[in-house]
Amino acid sequence: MENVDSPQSDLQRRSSRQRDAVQHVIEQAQQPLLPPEILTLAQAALPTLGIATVYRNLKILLDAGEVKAVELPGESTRYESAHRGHHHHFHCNSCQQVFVIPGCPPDLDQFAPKGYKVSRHELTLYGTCAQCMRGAG
Amino acid sequence: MENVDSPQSDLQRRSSRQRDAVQHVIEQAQQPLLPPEILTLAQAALPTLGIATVYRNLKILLDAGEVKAVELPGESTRYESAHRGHHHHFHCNSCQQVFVIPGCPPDLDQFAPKGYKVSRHELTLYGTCAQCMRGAG
DNA sequence: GTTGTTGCAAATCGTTTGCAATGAT
DNA sequence: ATCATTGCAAACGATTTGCAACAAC
Repeated sequence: MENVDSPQSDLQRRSSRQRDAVQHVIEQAQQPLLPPEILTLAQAALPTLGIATVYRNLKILLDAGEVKAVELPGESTRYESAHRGHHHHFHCNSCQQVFVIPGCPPDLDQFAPKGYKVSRHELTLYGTCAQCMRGAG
Repeated sequence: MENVDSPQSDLQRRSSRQRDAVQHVIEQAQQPLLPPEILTLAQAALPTLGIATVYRNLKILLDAGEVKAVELPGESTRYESAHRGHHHHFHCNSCQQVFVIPGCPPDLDQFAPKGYKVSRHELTLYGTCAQCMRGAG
């Protein structure tokens, strides 16, 4: 059960073009990205970049609090910048795109049962985006 | 891209001990269950039951609206009864258990941007459950 | 020079599928 | 008798890992 390869907190970090490229791609993106999308985008700068390195650095950046994981039912994990302020997501059932909803409904955390301590929450809305509503999707 | 094995709507359904067992286990459970958990529990009644059959019947039951999928970040999909009324989930970071939170905060759907039509939403709270807060976890 | 990092390929995990046998209608 | 369903094993897609070469310090 030892995780030999994953980042260990007592490990010294060194800078690398690959990690910088992954982070840069995520910072630039307007929506959460899938690992293969990150790979493709980052390969523009580093053609030899491999998918394993993308995953390794995603884990490191996640660990470092630089990126956040976005999970949507039935889909693989996407990644987004952690420096965008608190927000939630809207998943369009028609075009499958994921949109950012800025802000947050109030009092979500008070909704937990008594005695439960809430440290974070996640809210996802599903439906049809404005563009698809107009018939474009 | 044809999905030969998955349930097709124009297929006649027959009853089976296996499907009944899977559904029964889910109805009895107090929390959403993982497929291997469902397998183990159902094997009490049907020792030869295989994991593939569990997945097949989960898909059928999902399709029939009998069960619902519950997705939690970083974990594989759990399944719960669809006959429990609308609710949300609390994931304990300490004991890793998933708890049901009855009810729903108001106005979540109004939170979507103008022009977006919301058909459903999902809210998950993360933190420490009451039991783990008391030091049991 | 030490040791974190990479790229590749092989391994792993959860899930799905092909197929011949079985069971419900 | 039909044809949906099963169990098994093989296949699959996403993610992780071992390892030798490489690069940052």
